[in-house]
Amino acid sequence: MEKTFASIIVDITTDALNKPFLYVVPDKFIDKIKLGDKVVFPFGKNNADKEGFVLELLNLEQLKEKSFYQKDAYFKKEDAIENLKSIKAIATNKIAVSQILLKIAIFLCREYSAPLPNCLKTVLPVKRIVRKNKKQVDAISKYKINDSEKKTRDEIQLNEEQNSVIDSIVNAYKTNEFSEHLIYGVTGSGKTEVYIKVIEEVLKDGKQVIVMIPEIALTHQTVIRLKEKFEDNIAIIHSRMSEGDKYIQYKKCEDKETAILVGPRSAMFAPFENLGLIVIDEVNDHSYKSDTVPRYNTIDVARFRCKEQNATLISLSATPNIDLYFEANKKDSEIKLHKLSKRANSSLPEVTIVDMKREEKNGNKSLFSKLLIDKINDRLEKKEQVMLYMNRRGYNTIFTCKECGKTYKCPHCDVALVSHFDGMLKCHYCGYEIREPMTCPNCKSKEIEKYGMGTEKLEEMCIDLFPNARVLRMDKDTTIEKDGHDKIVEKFRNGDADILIGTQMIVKGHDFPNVTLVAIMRADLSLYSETYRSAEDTFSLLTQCVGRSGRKVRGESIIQCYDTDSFVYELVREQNFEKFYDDEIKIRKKLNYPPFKKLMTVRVGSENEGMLSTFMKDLKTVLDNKNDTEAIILGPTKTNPEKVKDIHFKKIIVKCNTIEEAKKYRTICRKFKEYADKKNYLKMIYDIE
DNA sequence: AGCACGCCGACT
DNA sequence: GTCGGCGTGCTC
Repeated sequence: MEKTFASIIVDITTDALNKPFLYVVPDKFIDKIKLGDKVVFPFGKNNADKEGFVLELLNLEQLKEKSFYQKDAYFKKEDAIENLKSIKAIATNKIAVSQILLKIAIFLCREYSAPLPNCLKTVLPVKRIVRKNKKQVDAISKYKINDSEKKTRDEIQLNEEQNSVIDSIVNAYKTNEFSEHLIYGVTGSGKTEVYIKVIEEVLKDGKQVIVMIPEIALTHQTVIRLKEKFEDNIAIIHSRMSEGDKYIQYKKCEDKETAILVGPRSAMFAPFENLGLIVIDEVNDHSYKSDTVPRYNTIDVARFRCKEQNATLISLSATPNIDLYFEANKKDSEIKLHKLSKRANSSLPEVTIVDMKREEKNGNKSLFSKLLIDKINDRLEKKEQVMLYMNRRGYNTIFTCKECGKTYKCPHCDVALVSHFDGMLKCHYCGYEIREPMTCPNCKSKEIEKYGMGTEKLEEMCIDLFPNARVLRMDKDTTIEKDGHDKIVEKFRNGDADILIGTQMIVKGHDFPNVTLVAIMRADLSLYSETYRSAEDTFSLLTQCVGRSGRKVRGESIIQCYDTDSFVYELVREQNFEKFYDDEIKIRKKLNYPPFKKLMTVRVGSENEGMLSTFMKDLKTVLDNKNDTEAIILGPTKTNPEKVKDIHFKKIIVKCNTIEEAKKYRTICRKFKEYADKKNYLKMIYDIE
């Protein structure tokens, strides 16, 4: 038998090992071994067993042609090939990386400058093979279909607009070549119906479909809708499932028992050999950006995968990402833009902007405006439901001593502690907890002023103001227990509560038909951190909030804010994304932000502030010295917050003209990271936007 | 990541 | 003299 060699990537994340090693495949494995298999082999001077992935399988001739081996100094030794070690075993209890996933892993590695072992691991949503035990139930079975809702939905006729979008996409799909579509449509314009129709076409061809949904909502909604239509032909994977449950779902895909996989980010890596379509719902959602290495963007990976498999890509949103919309609007853009401007089942909700400054002047210092109180009472009378959105958790959010003026902060993080109903002060960054003190920890004064409010206080006020209403609260604190999220959603959907209070969680993707009033309690509390994206994110979140109201009958929304001048609120009121985009893109251009410039950000953390400063200055000098570009280097500056879990952070931002330029700067950072990793007091994160 | 090799200080 | 600190380099 001809001798076979395997290049293997060792499953250890370190730059020094981030290259293939060559091993001999013993004869007994030659028929069994596949690309992407996990294997065990002796490694290092003492031949300790290590695991790794098979990247290539080669015979001697192919081996000699490979320039990689010619370049590697190791093979300059005459007898190197004779002295190769052999693979010991194929790890049969581990999932192998399929051909297409291997390609994606390599793409991730190149595109995001990440170590290959990390990329190979992210491409495997399920790590190990689990034997199915009898007790295990299919995760999909817990999604119960409500027949009356299904019936009303079946009766809905698609409008002309929807039909023409469907036709256009289906025609593109039928060419069997890659095509990309962005569907932009106001909330409630029936985007889901559109992609369901396209899925039907793809299934007729015997091809497979991935439906991506945002992480947080685990979109009950989406699964139900798809299940109504496609019954048992769908699988679902999400991060809170056990490894065994995930494996059942994964296996269903692999064995072609189901043709649709629904899930967040990781669903991108479904084991579909004959993929026809990827759908990315709510494409502007933050959870589509990975926050661990490799820091990939789901849409970029989806685009790559669809091109590889000649599939169609559809992304949808009521408020598309500015950069994606910009791309789609370019002349001869590869991305086809489709618009849905009519709300399918009802008209747009009426939005009122309430000036809280005036409210205060008129003597109302409460969180509830007069108008809001009236409207809530009205809904309670009519037995309709209300949602109140507040972007902070907890009770009081700020403690300040009147004597010494100090604010009570977390000792480990640069943030204020938040009081909770249970009498504890909590840090929302590191989880630090302490009993609420009676006196100022700094000067022992008893004059402590508490202000700022979160969802818990809102809940309390709500119970006071509307004693007959049944109030539910949904935030991180009430959803810690398993399925806590689903339980609250279910309770509210069933009409077991009149008012739902909550953070972002209540906004994302839920469809509560009986909600006719949505209020944003304090719209101008900064919703996200101070980045160039905050206007985009605010617009998107408020639009989603407002869109929650009146899914069946005409609904109403109230935006309470202090700064009524901000142009964002008016545009949210009109649901005028296009106008928002026109304004925002001008600002981006003027201030040199994406999509006009690419940002490469480096964040470095260290327990030692002095070391951090020195390191950042050195890094800055090195970046500055690369003076063959026109890139603008900003920093180092403090991050916000400046300290988390006792680690201080600083950042440098490089504004580049092109992605290629940004990548060059990233390479410099990666080299610096090697040094930072050795000194283990430094933590370094770099990323391109 | 581990582990060996190797070159300097403190010690029975 | 030698035991052991960890800085440096290698692993097919």
